[in-house]
Amino acid sequence: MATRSKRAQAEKPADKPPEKPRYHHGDLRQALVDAAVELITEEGFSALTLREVARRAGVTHAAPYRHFADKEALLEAVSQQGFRAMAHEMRERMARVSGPLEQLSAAGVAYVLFAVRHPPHFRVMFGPHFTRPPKPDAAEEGANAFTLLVNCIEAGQAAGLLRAGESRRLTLTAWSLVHGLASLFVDRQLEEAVQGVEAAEALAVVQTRLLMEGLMRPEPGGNSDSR
Amino acid sequence: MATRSKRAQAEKPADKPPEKPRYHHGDLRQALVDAAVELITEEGFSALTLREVARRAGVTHAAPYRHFADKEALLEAVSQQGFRAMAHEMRERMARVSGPLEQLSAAGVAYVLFAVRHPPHFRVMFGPHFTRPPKPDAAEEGANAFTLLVNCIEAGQAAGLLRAGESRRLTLTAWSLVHGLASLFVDRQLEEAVQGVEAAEALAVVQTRLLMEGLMRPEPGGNSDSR
DNA sequence: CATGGATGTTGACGCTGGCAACTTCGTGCC
DNA sequence: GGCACGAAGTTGCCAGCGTCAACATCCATG
Repeated sequence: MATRSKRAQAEKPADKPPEKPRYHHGDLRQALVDAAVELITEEGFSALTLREVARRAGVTHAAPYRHFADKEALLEAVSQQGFRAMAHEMRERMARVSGPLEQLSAAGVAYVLFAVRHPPHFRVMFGPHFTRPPKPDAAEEGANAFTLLVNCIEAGQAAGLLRAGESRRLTLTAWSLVHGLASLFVDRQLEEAVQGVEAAEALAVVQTRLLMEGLMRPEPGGNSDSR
Repeated sequence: MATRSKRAQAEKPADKPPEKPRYHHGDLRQALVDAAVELITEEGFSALTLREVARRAGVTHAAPYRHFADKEALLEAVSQQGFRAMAHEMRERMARVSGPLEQLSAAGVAYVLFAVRHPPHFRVMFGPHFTRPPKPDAAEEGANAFTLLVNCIEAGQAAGLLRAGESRRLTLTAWSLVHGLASLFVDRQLEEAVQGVEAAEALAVVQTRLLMEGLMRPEPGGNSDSR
């Protein structure tokens, strides 16, 4: 995972005081993003300080401004990487199963699991930390995960497995369910009931299955009005 | 000799009857909470400053410390009032209908509507702004809304309208759905599709109805495992 | 090997959260 | 009625933060 080395190989023998005063950092931009995520994980959002981030990256307090216009721009980078990683994990898990319903379920579970495993990313992605509107490329990343869900739903409808009707309505149901579950995990509302990633995964599986049954082709018993 | 003068007429139309004869300011504590909510609404979280809050309340920068130990304590008050108001609105809307399913739906719609109408409260209640664990009385307020949902679900099960089984599982489904929908609204993920409180309400109604159908007793056929 | 642009540093400014010492004022007690 | 006590609000201070401007250093390119 080492990026360009050049400076990374500094010490081989193990006796000297650790670090050479390297002037140019190999990949400071990414180091700052990582340090920010780490800092949020360890100390919470209120401790997220551009100066502390710089400190952890081993540079002085103004160095980040060579890579980010301001503190918010750093968070934008965190958010964008988060959206990309989430879409990646969803696609990865979807690729392990086949059939629209299985894939929809896999996407939902991956969505929840991403939040459980990367709470800082999830919070930055959806939290109240931005004052500027999202940049267009970031918005595109964000729409990516949503599109995955829409595609699953529409495939399910085309296969006659899911209720017909406006696909966006069903998609919103599915999205709300997984987003709500993810948010509740991240916001520590379920801590007493569920602990650990495995328990969270099991819960996500159960819930998405329940969702699937709810979204499936309605039973042949005349019931409610619609709309 | 006007007893309480000098300050009362200067600032705001404090037309309330003397609730509690506060010493200097009429009720600075509540004024600070209101100013904080107002400030978050207008300028966002990053602009939430104890000093600006004090400024808006017409006092100096250290006055808030007579009522709140620190900035986080002010947010705790916002959160607690939010939980209380949300539970109140849920009960109010539930009281207008009868029957477990109707009440469950009403509770869910009220949950979403509270978030749509009071985004700052919702964000403080569930957001990443606290470093300390919630105080016990605040946690109790939080558990209140949850209990409302549980009661509806269990009543619905008792009446044979909802699937049997662990009520907590169904409750989590319902909670996730409404919490997710509320979060998506508050986090501006649905802005392009839905605008205005009425549209949000209509969407919440449709979604909770869909939820209801999903949670209702399925056709009698062998299915799921248990935990 | 000179040079220019990118990268990192130093120093400064105004603002913030929080503390301590001081002042003002209402209330309970005599 | 008057007085002392303590709560509510003020003033002043400090370290730390975000941000900018000026300066220093390094690397690639010619």
